[in-house]
Amino acid sequence: MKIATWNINSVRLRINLVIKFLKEHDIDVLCLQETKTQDEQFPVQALAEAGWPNIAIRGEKSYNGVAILSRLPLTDISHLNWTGRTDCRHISGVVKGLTLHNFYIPAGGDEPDIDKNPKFSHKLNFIAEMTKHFSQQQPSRSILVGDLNIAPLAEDVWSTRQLRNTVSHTAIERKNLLALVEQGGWTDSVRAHFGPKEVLFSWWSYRARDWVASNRGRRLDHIWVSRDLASKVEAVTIESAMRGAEKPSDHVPLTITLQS
DNA sequence: ATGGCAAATTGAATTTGA
Repeated sequence: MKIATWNINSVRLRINLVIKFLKEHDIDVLCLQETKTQDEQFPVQALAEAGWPNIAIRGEKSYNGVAILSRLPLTDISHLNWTGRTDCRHISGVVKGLTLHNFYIPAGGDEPDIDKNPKFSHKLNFIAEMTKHFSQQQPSRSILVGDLNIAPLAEDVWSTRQLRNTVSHTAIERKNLLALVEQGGWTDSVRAHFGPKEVLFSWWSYRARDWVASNRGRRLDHIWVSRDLASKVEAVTIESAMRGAEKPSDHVPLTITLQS
């Protein structure tokens, strides 16, 4: 089974790119973030006609929004409201006995100071709740994917020194995300696959004149598996070429192939 | 510490992203 995650930055704008990706990469399940679309406007018909009729969506106008698209039966669709908000940052479901958690963790604003910046405290509170949740319910037969908006390791950014005070790579975020992996019972399957030394990015800013030449990326998107699944991972890919598509998202898809 | 952009919404300017 091949599962992918992608922050699409508007699913309505990029539905044709999504369908092309699903077909060309033979994807069974795609988890999307930042769909930015109310449920009644989600392009379910185009996806069903393309061969992905099993869809779980949780969207709102303009911001956030997550979805799971599957060509296999998708059951047990559910969600949790993290930090007491209903802002469409999580959806879960079950495919072939595997529980999928799809997250869009808050970006956290500009200033990495919880006293001055409520968006940053929201982000840290969100991670703290996730850590508590998965510590109390250790996952099994589970996969957690999404735009987690943190690049935890030095090898996950173009310059760990220049980004040390930039939200997504501050010491507290890095430490807390690694604690969530550890205490939550997860394995970072992308890092495990490529090894500790390889520099890996999943996001490149729209602001660069030439994203390839400047290559100032960060690994903000993740695929984690519960530890019982770690030995079942057959392949992992980062589809960097998608950043070069016409009208691209600023994030690229990641995929994992699990023995089934 | 920032930013050369992009998207959605509302209707040229604002908010948000990271």
